Amino acid sequence: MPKPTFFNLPEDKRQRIVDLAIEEFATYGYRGASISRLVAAAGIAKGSFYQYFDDLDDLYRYLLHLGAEQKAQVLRSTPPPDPALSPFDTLRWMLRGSVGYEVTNPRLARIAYRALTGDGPSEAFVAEMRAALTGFYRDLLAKGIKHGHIDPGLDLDAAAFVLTSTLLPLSQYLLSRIDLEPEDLVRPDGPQTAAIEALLDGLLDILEYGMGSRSPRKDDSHG
Amino acid sequence: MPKPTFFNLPEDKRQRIVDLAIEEFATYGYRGASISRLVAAAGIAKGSFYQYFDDLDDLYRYLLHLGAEQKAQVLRSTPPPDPALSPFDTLRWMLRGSVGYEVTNPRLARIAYRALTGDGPSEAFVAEMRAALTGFYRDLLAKGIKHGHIDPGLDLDAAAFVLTSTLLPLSQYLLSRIDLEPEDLVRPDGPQTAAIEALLDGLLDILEYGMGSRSPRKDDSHG
Amino acid sequence: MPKPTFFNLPEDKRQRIVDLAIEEFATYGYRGASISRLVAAAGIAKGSFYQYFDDLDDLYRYLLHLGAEQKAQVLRSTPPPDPALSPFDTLRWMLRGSVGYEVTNPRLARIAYRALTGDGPSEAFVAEMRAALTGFYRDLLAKGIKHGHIDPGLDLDAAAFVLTSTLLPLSQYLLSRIDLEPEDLVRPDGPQTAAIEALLDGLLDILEYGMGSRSPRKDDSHG
Amino acid sequence: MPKPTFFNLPEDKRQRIVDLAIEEFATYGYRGASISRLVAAAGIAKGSFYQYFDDLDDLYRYLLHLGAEQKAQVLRSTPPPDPALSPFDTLRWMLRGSVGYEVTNPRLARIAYRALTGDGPSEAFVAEMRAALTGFYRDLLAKGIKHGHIDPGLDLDAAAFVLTSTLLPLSQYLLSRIDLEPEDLVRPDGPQTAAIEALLDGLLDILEYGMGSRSPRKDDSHG
DNA sequence: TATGAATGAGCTTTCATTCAT
DNA sequence: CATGAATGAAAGCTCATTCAT
Repeated sequence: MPKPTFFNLPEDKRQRIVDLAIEEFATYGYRGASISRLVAAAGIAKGSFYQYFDDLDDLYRYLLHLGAEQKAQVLRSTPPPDPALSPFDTLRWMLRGSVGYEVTNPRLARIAYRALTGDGPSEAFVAEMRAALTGFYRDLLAKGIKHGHIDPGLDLDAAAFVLTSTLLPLSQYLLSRIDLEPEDLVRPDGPQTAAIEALLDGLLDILEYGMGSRSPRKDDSHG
Repeated sequence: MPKPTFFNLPEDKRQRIVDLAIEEFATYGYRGASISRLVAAAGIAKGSFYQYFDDLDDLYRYLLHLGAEQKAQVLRSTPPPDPALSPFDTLRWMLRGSVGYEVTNPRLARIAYRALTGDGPSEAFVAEMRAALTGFYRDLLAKGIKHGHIDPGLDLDAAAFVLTSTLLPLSQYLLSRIDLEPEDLVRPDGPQTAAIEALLDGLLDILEYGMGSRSPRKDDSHG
Repeated sequence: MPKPTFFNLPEDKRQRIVDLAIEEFATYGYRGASISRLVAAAGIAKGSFYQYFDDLDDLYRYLLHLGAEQKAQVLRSTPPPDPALSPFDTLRWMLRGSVGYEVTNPRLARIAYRALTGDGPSEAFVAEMRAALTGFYRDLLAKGIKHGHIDPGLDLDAAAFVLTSTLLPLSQYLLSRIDLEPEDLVRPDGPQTAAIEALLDGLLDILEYGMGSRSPRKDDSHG
Repeated sequence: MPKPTFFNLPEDKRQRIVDLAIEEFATYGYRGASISRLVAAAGIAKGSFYQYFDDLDDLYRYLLHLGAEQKAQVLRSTPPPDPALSPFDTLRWMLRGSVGYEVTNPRLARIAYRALTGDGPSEAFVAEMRAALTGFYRDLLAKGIKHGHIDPGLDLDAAAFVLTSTLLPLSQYLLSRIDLEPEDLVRPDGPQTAAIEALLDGLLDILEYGMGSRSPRKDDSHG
C-alpha cells in the first residue's frame, strides 16, 4: 500500500499520478513499466516516488485495489432488484454495472484484465485471483441449480470456466469493437451503449441457453 | 525471422536454444525476457545470439511461428473424417489435436496464450492475432448456419467472441487443473486424458447447446 | 558541536538520540552511517536532525567528545593514591578506570577505537588523535625515567608505541573474550571482573618487565 | 574472486585497476569506496567493472588476498637461517620481510591493517582474521616456552595479545614516522632503513625482555 | 562463424539537504 | 522548534548492442 504521504497529496496531484501510472502499466505491462518514465511524465522528482510508494509493485497492487474498489462501488450503487434472481439475471445486472465501469475506465480495466491473464508479480498471484473469480461463478451456478434455473446435469467446472473465460475479456472486447477515444466516454443514451447492450444480450442468450434448465424450456418466458 | 546461421546450426544446439528461449519467455514474459540470461543458460556467446537473431523480438516471433507451425502439423496429421462436419464436430476434432499439442508443450502454449492476451511487441500485434482467430470462428459458424447446424438467429459476433474467449485459455486451464510436471507428459491412455476429455465434452455441450440449431427443438419461440 | 537546540532537549529524548547514534556508528562505521536510518530509528523528523546538528560529522565528533568526557569523569572520580606513582602504577590505576568504563560502554568504546585506527573524517584527524595519545604515554615514561622507575636506556619512541598499540585495543579485546550481552554489564564483583583483572595483570607485568628499570635486576648484560 | 576476464586483461591495465582500487579503499575505507569513482579514475566503463568483479566486495577481498600473497612471497624469498630459532629471532626475521614489504606497499598495507581493526564486510570477518593472527603468535610463544626461550610463567593470552596489538600497526606507525612519498620507496641502504631498524630493535628488545625466560637469564646459552 | 570484452544508457534505490508550514 | 514533503545527485547494477579477434 502507498505511504500516508501519498494520500496526503493534493487531490489533483494524486489523481495525476494515478492516471499516469495507469497509463504506464496499461501501455508497457507489469514488467515493462518504468519508474523513471513515470516520474518524468508526472513531473515529480524521482525521490518523491519513493516518498509515496515502496516500489513499482506497491503502486501496481494499489491500482488493482483501486479498480476493484471502484467497480464494487459502482455495483453497490445499484442494488439488485430481486434477492432471489436467477444466475443469469444476476449476471445481467452485474455486467451492466461492471462493463459500464470498465468501458469508462478502459486503461485500468486493461491492467486488471492482464493481471488475470499472466501479467503480474508472479504466476501464483495470477492463479489465486483467477481461482477466486471462477469460484464465484461456480457458486452462482450451484445456487441456480438449487432454484431450478440451471440444468442439474451441467458440468459445473466446465460451466464456471466458460463464464470466467467469456466475461473476463468482455469489456476489452467491447472496447475494441467501439472505437473509443480515452476522453470519449460512453454515455448512457449514446449509440455505443445500445450496441453494447445488444451484444451483451446476444452473449448472455448463448450462455443461458447453453446452461439453462432444459426440461421446462418450452414455457420459457424469457424469449 | 532468424538468420540462416541459426538454421545451419546442429540440430541439438538449435533445439537447446529454442527450449531455453521458450523457458525464458514463459517465465518472464515478453518484456521481462533477457538476452543475457538466455545466453548464459544456453552456454553460448553473447555475440552468437546476434549471429542467429536480429534481437529478442525476432526470436519471440519465431517461437510463436514455431508453435503455430507445430500445431498445424499435428492437425494435418489427423484429417477430419468428414468434409462437411458440423462446426462443433469440427471443433471437437480440432481441439483434440490442438489441446493435445498444447498440453504436451505447455511452456510454448503459455507464450502463445499470453501473446493473445496483451503480452507482446505492441497492442496492434495482439489485436491483429486475436482478430484472425475470431474471424476463423465466425466463418466456421456462418458455414454452420448454412448447413442448418447453427441457429440462424444467432448473434454471430457474440458467438465468435464466446468461442474465442473460451477456447483460447482452454489448455492453460486444463494444465492448471491437472498438476502436470514438465516431463510428465499426458499419454493418450492415461487418466488425465480421460479427465480432459470429460471436461472438453462438458464444455462443448454447453456451447453447442447454446448456439445450436433451435428449430428442431420442439416449439422454441425464441429463435 | 551540536546546536543549542539539542542541549535544550528533554533529557530522555536527547539520551535516546545519543544511544541510537552510537548504535548507528558502531554498526556501520563513520562512512556507512546514515542520517535517514538514524532518524527513522529515533522516531524524529528528518528536519529535526538539522536543528540539532550541522551534519553527521558534527554528531560523530560529539560522540567522541562525549566518550572522552565520560571516561575522564570516571578517572576523576577515583584520584590516584599517590602523586608520584611509578608509570605502571599510574597505568594500573588508569586502566582500572578506563577499561571499566569502556567495558560497560562497549559500543561507544568501539567507535573511539575505530576512530583511532583509520575510521573517521580524514587521515589527518586520525593521526592527530593518535599522536596525542602516544605523546601522553611518552611523557609518562619520561617522568618514570626521571624517578628511576624506567630503564634510562629505553627507546622512548618504541616504548610509547608499544603502550599505545597495546592499550588502545585492550577493551575491545576484553570485550571479545568475555561474551558480553549489551545489557549484561560487568559488575565489580562478578567473575568477569576477576578474569579481566588477571589478564590486565599479565599484560602490565610483561610491559613493566620489558620497560622497567633494569639496574636492580642483578647483572643483566642486556641493557 | 575476480572473473577470468580480469586476469585476461593486459598486464598494465590490470595493474592500473589494482593500483587505483588500492588507492580507493585506502582513502575511503571499505564502506566509503565507490565503484563510480574508481571506474572514472581508471578510465574504464562502468559495465566493464562488472565484467571483472562481482561487486566491490569481490574486489576488496581480492586485494586482501593479493597483499597476503605478496607478503608471503617476500617471506619465502629469504628463508629463516636456523630451523630452531627463538620466537623473537623468528619475529625479527619475519618483521624484516613483512615490514619491508608493507613499507614499500603502504596503501595496500593500510587496507589490510584496517581490515583487521574493524573495517570490512562484517564484524565476524574481522574477528576471524584477527583470531588467526593471535593464534599464530600464541603458538610461536608456546614453542618458545618448550625450548626455554620464553618464561614459562608467562600469561600466554596476554602475551599473544601484546604481540598482535604491537606488530599489527607496526608498519603503519613506521610509515607515519618516516615521511614517505608514495614513489619515494625505502631503499635497503637509505637512512630510513637504518631508522626503521633501530626502532624495530628497540621494540623487540622491550617485548623480548618482557616475555623472555627470566630465571636462567644470566647465562643465556640460547642466542 | 564463434567469441566475449567493451561500452554507456538506463534502471531502481538511497541519500543528505532544504524549506514551507 | 518540529515537521515531513520535495528534491536531484549519486549510488550499485543490468542491459542490449558492437566489434576486433
